[in-house]
Amino acid sequence: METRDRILEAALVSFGGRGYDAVSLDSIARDSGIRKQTVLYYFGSKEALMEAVIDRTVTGLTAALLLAVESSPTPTADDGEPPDAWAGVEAVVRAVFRFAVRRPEMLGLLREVTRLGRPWMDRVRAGFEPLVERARAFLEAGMDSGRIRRCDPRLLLVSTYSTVMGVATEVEVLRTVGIEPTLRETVVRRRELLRFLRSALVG
Amino acid sequence: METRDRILEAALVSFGGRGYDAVSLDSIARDSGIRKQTVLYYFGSKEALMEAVIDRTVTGLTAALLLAVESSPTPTADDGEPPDAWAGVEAVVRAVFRFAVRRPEMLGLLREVTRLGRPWMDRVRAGFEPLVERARAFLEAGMDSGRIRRCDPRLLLVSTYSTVMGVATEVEVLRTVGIEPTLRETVVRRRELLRFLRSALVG
DNA sequence: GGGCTCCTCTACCAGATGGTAGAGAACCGA
DNA sequence: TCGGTTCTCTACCATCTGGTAGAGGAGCCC
Repeated sequence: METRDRILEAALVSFGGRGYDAVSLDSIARDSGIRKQTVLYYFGSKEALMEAVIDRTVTGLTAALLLAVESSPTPTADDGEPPDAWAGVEAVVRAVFRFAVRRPEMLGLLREVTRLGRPWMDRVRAGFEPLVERARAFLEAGMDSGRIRRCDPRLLLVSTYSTVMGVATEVEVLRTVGIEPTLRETVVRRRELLRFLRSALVG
Repeated sequence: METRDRILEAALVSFGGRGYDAVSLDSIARDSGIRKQTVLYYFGSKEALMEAVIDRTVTGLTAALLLAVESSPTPTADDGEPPDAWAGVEAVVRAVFRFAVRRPEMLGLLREVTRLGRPWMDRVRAGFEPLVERARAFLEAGMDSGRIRRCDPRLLLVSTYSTVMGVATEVEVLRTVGIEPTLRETVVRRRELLRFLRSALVG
């Protein structure tokens, strides 16, 4: 089991950081301290390895984001109070930034898969489907209770996703405007992003 | 000259659409109706070809965006009136969407380069530098005149860039929330994006 | 015609890539 | 001790990659 995990970890870092095409099985094996053929013993092909990496990442991300939403100080709709939509958004953004700092490869892999498209994107879609549906319903409820500006919830979701992913992961774009991605800078970035989103959603 | 242009065009479409690593010189040559060695006659190496494609794209994009800003119905600061910051943003967003519809490869290439990072990203940075500086100053002026919410203009620029690029180009993300990228849908998308940005910036 | 440059071609190469075949070691329960 | 499973290895292969060498044709100036 241990070898298998080491391979998965090395593959995640490589695929997420440098992209599927730029990474060879040999380099993944080297990073794992084994030979290529051992990689192929556990995962029959490079594609199968990619699938396993995707599944792992999707599982990890959805679990963390759902947990963030669950444990956010949002009162449920049961007690009469409309849920504080903004608290939920903030909790998710914080969770995403935690990934950006601690496991940037996972967000990088997500980006890579949206770039590669089908058929891998289908796996991501299937895994994220409940999360997406929940987010959409969440935004819609916020609109009904007047806490979120009314608009097409699907497009609002895409806009928000793009903004968060961009600010959290687009290192080269940040550098272009003169921002180096240090930890301290990241905290500022998150705060500013939250203000940006707040006026975009609530305004 | 004509052959050279055909090569550049095919390379732009391939690099921007499928990514640098996924494209071979042979496939570019095939798309151009010539042999690989002719490609290498005009551009000494794959890297040199990529550089030429990047330069061309950066030139085209900056020219179009600057033109959009210039010809937007923004009164200059000369006549005493503070410039209408929002009109400028809207003009740029419309220009970007025009690219997303007519030359999606160019935006794809931009994305690809931000992914690949250095040393290619340096070329993009150098080409975009005046545009970026101008945009930053533009936002700052808008904040001074109270038309744009005050905050770090660099981060505001990154947030806006990410949102626009995401909504305009992330086809797979759109599909995930159930939006097929038809022309009609794109118009709706642009309108909703503009509303999103307006409340984010002005709010 | 002779030499020149410009362009496109065929032929080839060294290296890397994903993947196959199969040997050998370690461990297992019987 | 034996046979089988699990795991990692060496050796090899077909294919594709970016790139080199150099031939040959078309035009063009002298």
